Amino acid sequence: MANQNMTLRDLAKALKLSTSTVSKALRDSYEIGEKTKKKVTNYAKKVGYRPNTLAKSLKEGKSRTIGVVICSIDNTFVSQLLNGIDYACNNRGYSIMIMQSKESHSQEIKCIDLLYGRSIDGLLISPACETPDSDHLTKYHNLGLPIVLFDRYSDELDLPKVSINNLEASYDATCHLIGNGYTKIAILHSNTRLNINIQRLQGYKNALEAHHIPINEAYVKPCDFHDTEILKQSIETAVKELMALSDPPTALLATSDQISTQSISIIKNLGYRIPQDLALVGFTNTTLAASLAPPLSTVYQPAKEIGEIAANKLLDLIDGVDRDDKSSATIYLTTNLIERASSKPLPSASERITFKSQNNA
Amino acid sequence: MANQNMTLRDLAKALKLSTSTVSKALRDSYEIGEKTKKKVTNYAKKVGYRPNTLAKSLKEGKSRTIGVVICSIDNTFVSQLLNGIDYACNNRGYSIMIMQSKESHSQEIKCIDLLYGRSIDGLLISPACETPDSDHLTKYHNLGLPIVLFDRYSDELDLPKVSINNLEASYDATCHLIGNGYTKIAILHSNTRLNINIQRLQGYKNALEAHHIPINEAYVKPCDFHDTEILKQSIETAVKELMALSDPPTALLATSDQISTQSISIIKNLGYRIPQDLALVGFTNTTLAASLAPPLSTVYQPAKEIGEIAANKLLDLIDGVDRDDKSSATIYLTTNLIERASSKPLPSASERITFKSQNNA
DNA sequence: TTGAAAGCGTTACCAT
DNA sequence: ATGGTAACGCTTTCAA
Repeated sequence: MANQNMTLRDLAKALKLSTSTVSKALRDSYEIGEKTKKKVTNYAKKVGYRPNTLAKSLKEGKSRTIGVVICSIDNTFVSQLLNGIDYACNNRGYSIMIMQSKESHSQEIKCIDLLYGRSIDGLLISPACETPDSDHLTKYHNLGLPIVLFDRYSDELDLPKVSINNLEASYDATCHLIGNGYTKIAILHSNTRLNINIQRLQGYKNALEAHHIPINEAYVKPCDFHDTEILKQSIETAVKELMALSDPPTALLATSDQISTQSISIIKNLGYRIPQDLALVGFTNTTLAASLAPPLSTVYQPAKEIGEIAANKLLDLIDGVDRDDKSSATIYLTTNLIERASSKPLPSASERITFKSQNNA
Repeated sequence: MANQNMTLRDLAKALKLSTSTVSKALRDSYEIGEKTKKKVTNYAKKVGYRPNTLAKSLKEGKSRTIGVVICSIDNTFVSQLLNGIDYACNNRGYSIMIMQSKESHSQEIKCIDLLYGRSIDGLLISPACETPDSDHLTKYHNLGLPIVLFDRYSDELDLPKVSINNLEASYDATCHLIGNGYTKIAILHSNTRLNINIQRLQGYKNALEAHHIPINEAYVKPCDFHDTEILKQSIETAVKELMALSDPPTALLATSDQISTQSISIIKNLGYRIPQDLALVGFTNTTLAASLAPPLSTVYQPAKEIGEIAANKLLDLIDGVDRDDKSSATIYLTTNLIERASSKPLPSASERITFKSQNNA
């Protein structure tokens, strides 16, 4: 540890004052005279005194550090979330300690244990896909740890959440496809019990129903999120199975950043053209969406804002500015559907063909 | 702060032992009898005792936390570096505290000050582009803080560095373009004094020289890195200026992740076709490179490995396993040139046209 | 206005 | 084998 410098005691000794006087002087206490303050602060600056945050935290029972648990740092969307969290925390004098659950429930528990042991003042978490229950979060919340969930969450948990309006987002994306003439729409979703997934699935189904399109369960494909390689495999299998159906879909909704960015190359490698053979709308924030071949229609999520709002909510809870630590404090942001060539309107000719083949099935 | 639980003293009281005995028992000291150890550990587990890391750090003078300063977390390449750092640190029981310099030198200094105040055991830093000198790093190094630079570095600094062989990487990329028939090759580089940039520029020039192609300074364009918007602007201006030359380039080397991913859409928006009007090779790690239009030829850097090696080097320094804290401990990894359509061989026909127009100029 | 002393939770030295 | 005590560097009563 590097901070082996000047301590308050050293300053006091050099200035022939007591440590308490020096401490108070540096903190600009009303108890200390102006000239003493001047003398102390000047000398402190001169010798480059730096308070030991560890000692301060131990004494005050406040570390001014929050823990952040995310699935993986190595992900465009997540890094934008983190950017927002970092921004809010910096502004309010807090530091962050980031840990990755790598989508594993046991790993997630380890992360929280470790962070809690490091005396974090609060926890910001986007749970692992694998999460079977929320007992671990409840346990720490009962221990008095302020917790805010962001992006992903589970409804069983009565804690503040910051996310997007998932149902609406996938409803709109599906309607966009329908509006462009597609009726045979499949969905690639993640195999998780998290609300984020359940609601995106529901939004898709609601949109179909609203347009009197029957839901074809063969078009609903869960993808395994445990690991990038497994995910790729499972997307590939899903697409193959979809296209092998007697009545294959003509459009696809990919409901996460990872699924979206991976599926574009998988679909092309399998020899299908986007959007001619399979139109595609994804959930992704990559700035490269417009440069892809074809440019990808996306549901854009205000990632930085989600992170920022979640962090501010947590800090409000910690600082006692805000007392609502129930899910009633939940905030849902709106997404932005960006229409590009990957889901362009079906030419009326091919639209007719589509309907014909549907009748044949 | 949440860790307001059981303390050693509480355990001692309950077990009618002294705090020192309990402390030693939990740490499996040889001084303590087996049955006492059993009794203590069992009771500690039963009541869910969790040691206070803050107190431990204060006492031991070791926080088992390292600081990481990067330009921006919100960047594919950087997040891969961080993933490697995190991996290494987890394996060795260290936590990381990440701060963003946002390419600002003064911000970078603030980050290090704050981290140092938080008693980090060591610092991993990839300096801001703006960095005019390394006085701040030298200062902390002299204070006894172990420091390792990764990705970016400056040669004036006698500290261990982990990066790629920048000269070779851009030499190879340029040779690849030359091999594919391009001779009028421009370069978009970052406006920084960092070695990473100087060497990439040098590699480009060396490659041209090795092939007896004269260096055209009008083809060498620095881009302003201060901010994403400014960067976009400066890339656009650079491309416009290049293409407005009486003898415009036919190929372009983009020497950073950000320049590469941004320039592809800028070039297309300006109405130039890649590679017909302007071939492109970039430095980027995005998994989307192959899905771009056209698929982008890239210099791929082993980002996770860079982070991992840098972190391990720093931890070796901290743990005293390794004593070489000079730049002699520097490691340069090799990159991987992935050839795709954005730099595909010039058809011999157009190659002849190119040479003709060159003669006309 | 200033200072002495206790205490945050831990470890380590030195007795016993 | 076990326990008392000081110390890490800071803040905070409470006296003076």
